[in-house]
Amino acid sequence: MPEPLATRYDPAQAEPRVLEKWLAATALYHPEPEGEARENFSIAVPPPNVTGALHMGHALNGSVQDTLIRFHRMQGKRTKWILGTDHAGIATQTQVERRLAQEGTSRAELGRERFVERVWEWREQYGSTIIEQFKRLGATLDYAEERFTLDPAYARAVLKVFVELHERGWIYRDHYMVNWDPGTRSAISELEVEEREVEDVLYSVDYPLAAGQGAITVATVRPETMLGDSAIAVHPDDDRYSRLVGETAILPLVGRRLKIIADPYVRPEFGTGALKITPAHDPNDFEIGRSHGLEEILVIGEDGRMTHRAGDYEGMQALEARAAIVGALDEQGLIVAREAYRHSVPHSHRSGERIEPLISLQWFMRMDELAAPAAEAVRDGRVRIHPESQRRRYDRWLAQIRPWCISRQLWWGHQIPVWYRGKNEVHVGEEAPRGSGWERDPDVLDTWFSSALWPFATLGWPEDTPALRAFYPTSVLSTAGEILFLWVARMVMMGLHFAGEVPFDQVYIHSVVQAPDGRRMSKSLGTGIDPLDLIDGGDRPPVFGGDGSRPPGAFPAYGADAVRFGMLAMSSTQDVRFAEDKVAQGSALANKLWNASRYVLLGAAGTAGEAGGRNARPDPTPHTVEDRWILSRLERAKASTAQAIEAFEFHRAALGLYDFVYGELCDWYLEWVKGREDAAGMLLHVLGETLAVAHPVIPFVTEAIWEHLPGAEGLLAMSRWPAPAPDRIDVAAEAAGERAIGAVSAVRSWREEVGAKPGTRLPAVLEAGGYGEVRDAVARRAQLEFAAPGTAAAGNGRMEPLAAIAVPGGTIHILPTDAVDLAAAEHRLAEERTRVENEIVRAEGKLANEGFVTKAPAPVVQAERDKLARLREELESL
RNA sequence: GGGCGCGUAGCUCAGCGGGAGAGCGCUCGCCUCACACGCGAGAGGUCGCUGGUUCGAAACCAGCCGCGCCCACCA
Repeated sequence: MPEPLATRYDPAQAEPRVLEKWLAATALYHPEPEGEARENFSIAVPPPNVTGALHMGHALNGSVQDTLIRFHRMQGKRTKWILGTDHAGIATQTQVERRLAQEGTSRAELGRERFVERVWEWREQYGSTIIEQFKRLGATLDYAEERFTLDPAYARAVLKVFVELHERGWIYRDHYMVNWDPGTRSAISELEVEEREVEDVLYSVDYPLAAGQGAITVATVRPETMLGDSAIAVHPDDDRYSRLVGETAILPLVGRRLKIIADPYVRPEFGTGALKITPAHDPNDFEIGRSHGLEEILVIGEDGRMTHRAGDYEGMQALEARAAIVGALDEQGLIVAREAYRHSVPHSHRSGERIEPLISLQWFMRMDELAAPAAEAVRDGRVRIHPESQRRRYDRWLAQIRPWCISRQLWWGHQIPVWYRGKNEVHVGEEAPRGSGWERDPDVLDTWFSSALWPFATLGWPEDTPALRAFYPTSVLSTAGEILFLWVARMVMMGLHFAGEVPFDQVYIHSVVQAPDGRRMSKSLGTGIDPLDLIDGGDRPPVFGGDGSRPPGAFPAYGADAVRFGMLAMSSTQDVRFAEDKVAQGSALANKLWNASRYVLLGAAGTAGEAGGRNARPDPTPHTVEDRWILSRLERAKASTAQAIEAFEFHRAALGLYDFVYGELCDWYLEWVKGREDAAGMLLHVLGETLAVAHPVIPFVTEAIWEHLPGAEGLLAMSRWPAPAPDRIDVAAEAAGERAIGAVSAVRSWREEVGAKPGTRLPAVLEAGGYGEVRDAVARRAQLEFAAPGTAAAGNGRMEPLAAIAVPGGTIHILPTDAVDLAAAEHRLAEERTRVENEIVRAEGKLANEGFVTKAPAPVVQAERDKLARLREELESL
């Protein structure tokens, strides 16, 4: 350890230095592509958006993945964490367009080619930010190989997949109802749509009947779409209207004749029970229209303005048209009712604008054939999804899958590999067609189309590369639940179909981290927390915590270990609130470990010749029962940590480490060992293994300590996880340790109440079984001076003890001394008696219960009997 | 409208059939030779409500009340 020794661990100082060492060791994170995928361990990182910045979700997921990667690396596996970024079509294009607007220009002005160049420049400038931030977290991604979803090799894979699916007839072009996002001026998939509650007006409008008097009244919240009406529908069983089915109504303002048809979709009880049918602008009407062969009249265009089919209203924004139409209808007295109507309406997840459903010529992909094997792969366990609840979501979605609209009216992305010449010639291929006059389809593919190939396209597919053989299928995919369908399910489909195997053996869906008050973390709400502010210190969000109890100002520089620990400790099988406490707990753990190590390395190991020589983790040679106790406890900590990580129970891994380091290693073992001459080897062993076990969770501090272990070579990150040593489990030693801890705690509690000064040693007699080897340990930690047994035996009389303290297995008698407040001691003793008496009553009651004795399992009954016997003895000695 | 889940100490959460736990906060005492971002000792809980199952329920079942999330094309 460097001199002078810092008594406080300072992550801000240590972490950058340790990181540099890791990054310099290419072999740490960049494996040679050797061996078989199933003997190696690999994770493909969910590719962040090129221009994105690290947020809380990344911090959690990065911690999870790096913990898995480090753990398996230390298990001796060849380990690869595939790194890369996503071009993120709409998101990136929108950002750059905003920038262009600031510069007073636009993408239209630049033209496609210049615009795409600008995006590439943008990416050069901002693309690596998030990768640097991942490094700061300590994430050992394969920085030597960075992929991008628009790399030439990746693009080839995308085009190949498109062409092949097209050949199969699964990709096709069609006029079909799409979710049109007027904000981004593009079709989007249903997964990019979110429902929002909206206050609308429900208008009831009279459509006059063509024959004779009267009208049929329909209800609508979007009067402007009436210009595209091509029928009116009623329920077939609706007696009110049965005589009108087959008749004709006249569309107001337009004069078009609308047939009145019967369709079971219509709900008679809603509104007037008559529904206007606008096949081009409503998904339901579209279905009805197709089944009745109705005309599809597009009155709202992709620019959000009324088309020439809207007659007088052509060129108006849809909402302007609505106002105009309502006005016109009012003039004719055709609006017979209007009522406030609250309902949920689809909005674009991207632009936030209200979706305009319309019929459009787009590319689609049918999913049925791919969905079935993807469902099967999960059903038969080739892909295991954690937690279980997410698996049910996956199943349900695949069971009702629909065609996927894969074309986007954007410029940034994989341009669709289809060329047209004249009216009738179409060429679909990875290469442009020969000859002149061909024009390429201007649309690009949905970003998720290319993301779906991520686990194998990053490894060189379609070539049969060594990397593909070594790391595909990947071992684990860890991601957010919101992209289970958008991304995960589609990777399974594409992986099975094109790479011939599932893309990953296990899927872990991590929690969503909410703001401390339970709201979404978001910039606009002021509830977002930047993980880097937690690591290096920085601004707390203006809105932090709902109860106002959190301090304002800035976060201290907790360090990456603390943030990792905190994220893991918070993680759960469901969404969680951000709790700064957990991060602080992580930093406390790092500091604790640092200081425990200082003690071991400066004190014990420095002086004793026994210390491990060239081996940083010497085999332990236990001398005492405490030694055997800590070895046993360490063994259990090792096993439960490994188990927790493998079971994706990260909170157990993190908090379990904390409990071991605090509650066993530091609070008890280090204290017991103080003053011993022969413990250096033990201490080094225990420290060495503890560092290794904790390393996947808190890699920085453990690596920083490792640097100072005598005999430590290379990086802890590249060393082996300590092999399981089940023979070190020692139940007897554990029982002895537990007794000792119980006794010391009982005495301390008693001392506190009778006002015995902490520094004073009290004369005492230990009358309890099973303390043979831990007698001295108890005396030391409880500040007692044990006299020979029998000194205060009951009835002995010569030295009447002034107090008796119940401890596991017996009693400790305190001999007369003036260091104790006698009255307090008397009081305490009385309290103690009452407590024991009450417990005896409870136990007796239970054992007197016929039902309990006959029906409860024998061991439980026996345990109760033993307990009663113990309590009676205890009362006796008090 | 369907599905999933949650309501345990002031706060954030663990426990998920044998007499309630952690971290933080709070109170008291300690500069004990690794750590005062520390150590020790405490206070604090009809485990949402009501019924049921059971010898025994915070845990299992049902209903109710409150709160989330996901899915869903009803004008």
